[in-house]
Amino acid sequence: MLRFGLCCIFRKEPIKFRRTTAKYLQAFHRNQQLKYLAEICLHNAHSLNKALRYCRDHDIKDFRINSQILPLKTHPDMGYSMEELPFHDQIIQTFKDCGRFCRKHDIRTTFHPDQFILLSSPSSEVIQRSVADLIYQAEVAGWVNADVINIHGGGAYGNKRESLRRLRKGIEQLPEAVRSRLTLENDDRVYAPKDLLPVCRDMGIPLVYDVHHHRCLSDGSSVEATTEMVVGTWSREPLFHLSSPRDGWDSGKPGSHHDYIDADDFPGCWTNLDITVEVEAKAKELAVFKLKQDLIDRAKRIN
DNA sequence: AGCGGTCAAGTTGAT
DNA sequence: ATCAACTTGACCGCT
Repeated sequence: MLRFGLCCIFRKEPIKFRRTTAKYLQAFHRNQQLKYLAEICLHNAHSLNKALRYCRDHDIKDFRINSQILPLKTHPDMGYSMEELPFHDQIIQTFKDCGRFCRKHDIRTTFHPDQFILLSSPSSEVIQRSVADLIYQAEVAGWVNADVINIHGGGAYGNKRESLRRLRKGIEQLPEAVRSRLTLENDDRVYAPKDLLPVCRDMGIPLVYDVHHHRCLSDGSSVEATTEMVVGTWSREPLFHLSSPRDGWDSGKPGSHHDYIDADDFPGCWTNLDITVEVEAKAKELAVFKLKQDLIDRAKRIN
């Protein structure tokens, strides 16, 4: 069975996650900063709860959690530990409620730290900050029962092989809470599936296959062959990403995401797999509904 | 109420 | 050498 996933936010449904900036917080005293941050964290925990209920009610069985759900958690100036936050017990309990809810209703949750989280950087400071952020996300992942923390390979820094070697070293130093959830994803600029598969195989790290990225940055392998190789890196349900280009394949930047998914972009070889497909489309939950319906319609036409 | 400027982080590649 | 793009909304603050 295919499990479709929604990424982080909603287009129509009024469920919002709050954020703040370090610049805004600068003006406050530390205890005021912590109070403001705690309010946002609790709000976001409640929003996650609502988001998961929405998913259950609408048969969406996977939800990607925004990595800023605890905003500025590891920021050099504004960062904080949970113990520092007022009513942190309540915040953590609310996240744990989310975890119980997901277990009960078989909803998968994932994290996707953003582009600044890099384990292949030549800068040890960058790696250190990245590891700290991964540890924070693993902490939340533990509460909510998320089984994936998915990152990209990062930059090439002029030498891909050397960078991949640093990536391996970076992975080796991760604590178990991160490593047991860590996945690598092929990107659309530097690292194609073929670059990452050896790392994944050697280190027991699953590969998240983004077929749109693969179409942007080919490595000579077909979608079918790559799908098969990628499935082999998973000892649990594989996770794939899908999106459609906003301005078609021939525009200057095919990497931009469309509001919806063109059902023709859904690989036929995925149809009968037991996989999670996270839908990366700007119309969010509406795009998930439309894709499911379009695939049903397509199947009817073929039969 | 509406709107414009702004936002932690790193790297690449266009100019 | 510089700076936008990546992706992208949500927030503050001003009108």
